[in-house]
Amino acid sequence: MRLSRYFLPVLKETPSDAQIVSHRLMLRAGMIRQQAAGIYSWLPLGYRVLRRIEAIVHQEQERAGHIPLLMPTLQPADLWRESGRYDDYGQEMLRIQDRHKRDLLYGPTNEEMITDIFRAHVGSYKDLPLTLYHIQWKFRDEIRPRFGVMRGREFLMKDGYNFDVDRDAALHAYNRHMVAYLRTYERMGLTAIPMRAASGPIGGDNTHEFLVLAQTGESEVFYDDRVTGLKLGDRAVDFDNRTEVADICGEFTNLYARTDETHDTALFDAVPEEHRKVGRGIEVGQIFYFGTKYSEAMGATVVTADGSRVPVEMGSHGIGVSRLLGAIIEASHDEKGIIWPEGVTPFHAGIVNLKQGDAAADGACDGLYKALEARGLTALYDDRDERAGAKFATMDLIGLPWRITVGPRGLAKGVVELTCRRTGESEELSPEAAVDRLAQIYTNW
RNA sequence: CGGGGCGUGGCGCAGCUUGGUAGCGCGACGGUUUUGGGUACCGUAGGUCGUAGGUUCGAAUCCUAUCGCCCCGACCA
Repeated sequence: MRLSRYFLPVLKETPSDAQIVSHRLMLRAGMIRQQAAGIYSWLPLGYRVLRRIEAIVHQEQERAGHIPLLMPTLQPADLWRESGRYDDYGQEMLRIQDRHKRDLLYGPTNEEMITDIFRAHVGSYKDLPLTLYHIQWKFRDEIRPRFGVMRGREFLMKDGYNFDVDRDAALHAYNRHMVAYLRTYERMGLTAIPMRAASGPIGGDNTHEFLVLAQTGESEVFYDDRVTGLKLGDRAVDFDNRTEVADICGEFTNLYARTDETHDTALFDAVPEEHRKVGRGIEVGQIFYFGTKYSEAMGATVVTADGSRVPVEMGSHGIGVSRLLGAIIEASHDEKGIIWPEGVTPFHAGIVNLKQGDAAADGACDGLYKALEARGLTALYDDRDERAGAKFATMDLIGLPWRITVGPRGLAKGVVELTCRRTGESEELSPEAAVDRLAQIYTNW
C-alpha cells in the first residue's frame, strides 16, 4: 500500500479524553474513532490488525478441531427466558423491540442460541464430541465504558461451545481450549497466563482466565513468576489425545497463578519467596466448564450408547478479540509509539523514501515493494512528499516491526537500511538482501 | 448509579469572573525552501461557540432545561 493512497489519519497531538497508552496510541495512529461511549469505528489500519488477530484465532480453533459458524447479533428474548437469564442478566443487556413489539436483545454471549441450534439438530452421542464457535460482535451495556477498545460496550469476541456426552469428555474439551488458547496468544506475541478464576454470570465450577501482565490491567494477580517463562512453542499437539492435552494443561497450571477473586493466601505463601509476584493483568480470554446448566434448562439431550437420554455436557470459551489490540499495545510500545509483534502487524514492513521524486530512490522503493509482494509480504510505502523526520515519526507511531529506509546516499553505495522497530538496530544491506532477510524473519510467523 | 469535570474549526486549547459581532498552536490547502529524525517563511480556507428556551439594545460569556463525553468508585470478555 502506498501511503499517499491510503487512509491513515494520524494525530500529532494526544486526544485529551484518552487515558491509557493503548487508547492514546490507537487514536493517534488512526486505528479507531469513537462514535459513542464504548463504541468505535475501526479505521483501515486498526481493521487490518483486527483481521489478523481474527485469522490467528480461526486458525488455532480449527487446528484444535473446532468448527466455525456465525450466529446473529440480535437474539429473541424468548430463548433467554428459557434459561432464566433474561431476568438475571440485568441492565448490562441491551434490550430492544422490533416493529411488532417483539422483545429482542443485542447478544452479550450466545449460550442459549447455540444450545437451541444443538437441540434442533443433534440427538445422538454418535454426533459428539462437537465444538462450535463464532467470532461476532457483542454488546454489553457497561455502566462505564473506558480505556478505548479494552473496555468497550460493543466488542468483537470469539466464543466457542463444546457439547460432550459426559463430564470427562467435556473436561477434555476444556483442556483442548486451554492449549489452543496458549498457542493463539503466543502467536500474537503475548504471554497470557491461565489463572484459576471465578465463574460469574456464565455459571459453572471449572474456569480459567487468561491474563496478560500489564500495569494498566483491571485485575490484581498473584503468581509464581516461573509461569511467565513457559512456552508452548511450535510443539506438535495431538488434540485428540486426552492425556497429552491434559499434561500440557498441567504444565501451565500447576504453578500458582490466580486473580484476586480466587486468591488463596495460604497457597500463595507456599510459593518460594523469590518467585512470589503480585501484579496486574488484562483479561484476554476465559474458559468455562459448566456441565448441564443450559442443556437441562433448554432440553438439549442426547441418547447414549445404552439408550438412555441425558442432557449434554457443555462449556463455553471466549477470547476478547477487539480487546486484544489494546492488550497487545499495552504490552508492546515505547515512547514513540506502538511496536507490533510480527504475528499481528498490519503490514510486514514499512518503506521510507527519503527523497521522493529522486529517480533512483523512487525506483528502488518501487522495486522493493514489488519484491516484497512477490514473497508474500505486505509493505506500507511512505511515498509522501514529506521530510524524513515526519516519515520516521509516522512509522514509529504506527509500529511496523521492520522498516526499510531508502535514500540517494545509501543507493550510491548500493545499500538500503533495514531497521528493527523493537531494538532500533539497523543494518545496511543491498535491496535484494533486505528482502531476503525479511522473508527469512517472517518464515517463523 | 454516587462524586468530580468538560463540550468553542479536523486535533489541542484561550476567551466566560467584569456581555459589545470569536482567537492561538497543530493539522489541511497553495506557494517558497530540497531538506537523512515531526524544517522555516508567506498566504488561503475552515466555527449556527453541544442543543433548546430565557434575560438583554446586544449572549461563547448570565439564567433554566436538556443531550453528549471524560475522570474516580461499585461492576465487567
